Amino acid sequence: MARPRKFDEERAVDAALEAFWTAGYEATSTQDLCDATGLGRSSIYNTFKSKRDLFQRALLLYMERKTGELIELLESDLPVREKLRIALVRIIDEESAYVDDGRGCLVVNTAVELAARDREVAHDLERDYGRRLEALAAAIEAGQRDGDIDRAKDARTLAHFLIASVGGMRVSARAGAGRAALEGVVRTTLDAL
Amino acid sequence: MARPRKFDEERAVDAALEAFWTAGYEATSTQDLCDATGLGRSSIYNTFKSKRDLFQRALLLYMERKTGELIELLESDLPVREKLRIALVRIIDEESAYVDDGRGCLVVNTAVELAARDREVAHDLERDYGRRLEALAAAIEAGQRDGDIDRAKDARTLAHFLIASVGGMRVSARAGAGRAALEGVVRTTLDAL
DNA sequence: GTTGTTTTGTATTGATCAGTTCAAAACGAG
DNA sequence: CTCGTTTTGAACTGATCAATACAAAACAAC
Repeated sequence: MARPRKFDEERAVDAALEAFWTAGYEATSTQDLCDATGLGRSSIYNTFKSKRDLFQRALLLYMERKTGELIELLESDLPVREKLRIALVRIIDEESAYVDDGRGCLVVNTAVELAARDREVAHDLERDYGRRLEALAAAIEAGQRDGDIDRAKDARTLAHFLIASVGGMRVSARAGAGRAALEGVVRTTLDAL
Repeated sequence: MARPRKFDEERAVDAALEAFWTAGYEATSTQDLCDATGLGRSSIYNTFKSKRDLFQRALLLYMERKTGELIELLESDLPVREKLRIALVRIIDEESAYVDDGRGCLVVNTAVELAARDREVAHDLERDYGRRLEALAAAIEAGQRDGDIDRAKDARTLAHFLIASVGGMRVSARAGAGRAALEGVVRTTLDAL
């Protein structure tokens, strides 16, 4: 019928994700996207409507992966507190690498950089927040049934608390908190459950 | 000797602060800064070396004010838990207004947007983090002496935890958490002390 | 009022931005 | 091999970016 596309669309989104993740939305130019994906401008604009649309695709891919990893961990058969400890320590490891690769977490970056001026992106972030909330609340409720977590506490409230704890550790890591400080935050957070 | 300056330097920094606070560093153009301050480009570049330098001045002014407010609260003679509750509820009020004015917290915004690519700014953020840490730790230690806070817990660790809690609430507010959810986070955070 | 210095407004710099145009190249179908 | 369609590369659009150049204006000192 016609000339076939020479590249894989998801691989392009993945490469764009790397670029946006490293530099943020505004600071990533369309030229950067061409370099990162190896595509020409025409191919990018022919496949994705705009830089914003490509970003949105990249963000959705990122959230699908990261939240998927979290859900996988939470659905494993470890003791609840162990699951949560692992999830929190992962944050420390990721943010410690931040000093080197400067990437941090795309969801946090986007919440701060874009959520206020892009309603669609804000809505995507809310959906992801909801997914993480449900997964955490379910794990906590299971922990309450097992007697590992105080049944008097509201599971969803604790889930909100854990999400905030993660976001807070990520911000603190970039504002001056070292590894030891973050490990203390993890211990205090787990003690609060 | 020479032509006197027609504007007040700190008022200009204050106006620039409003602009940076609202739109972020990258998204604020030098024209925006002219509009916000009421100054011409020459005056701005004659007074401040560059957009980046003006931003740094604005950030320092912001941190001086906000951290000053926090220290003032923490040095008041309210019971410790009441001080901390007030500090945390303030965050909810500020971030609830975020939906309207889109400003959030300049320190969090800057930690996420700039800290990775500007060492000097990162250093300024670390200094401010340290000031808040010391003020919180001192208040917690006083609370421990009063018997309001468990003496077995390390005051500095709790201070790191509180700073993370604040940052986390700010990120959560922009990623989908509503007022009720944030109030739950505040309760859980205070219960952890 | 003249002089010396600084501020200020305007015009402009070259770079870079996101996005478009368009023709040539590439390929499947017939 | 030809036709029809799509992809692709390169040149280009107008807008905007941070920053500078420069001369006129403003004011204090004398």
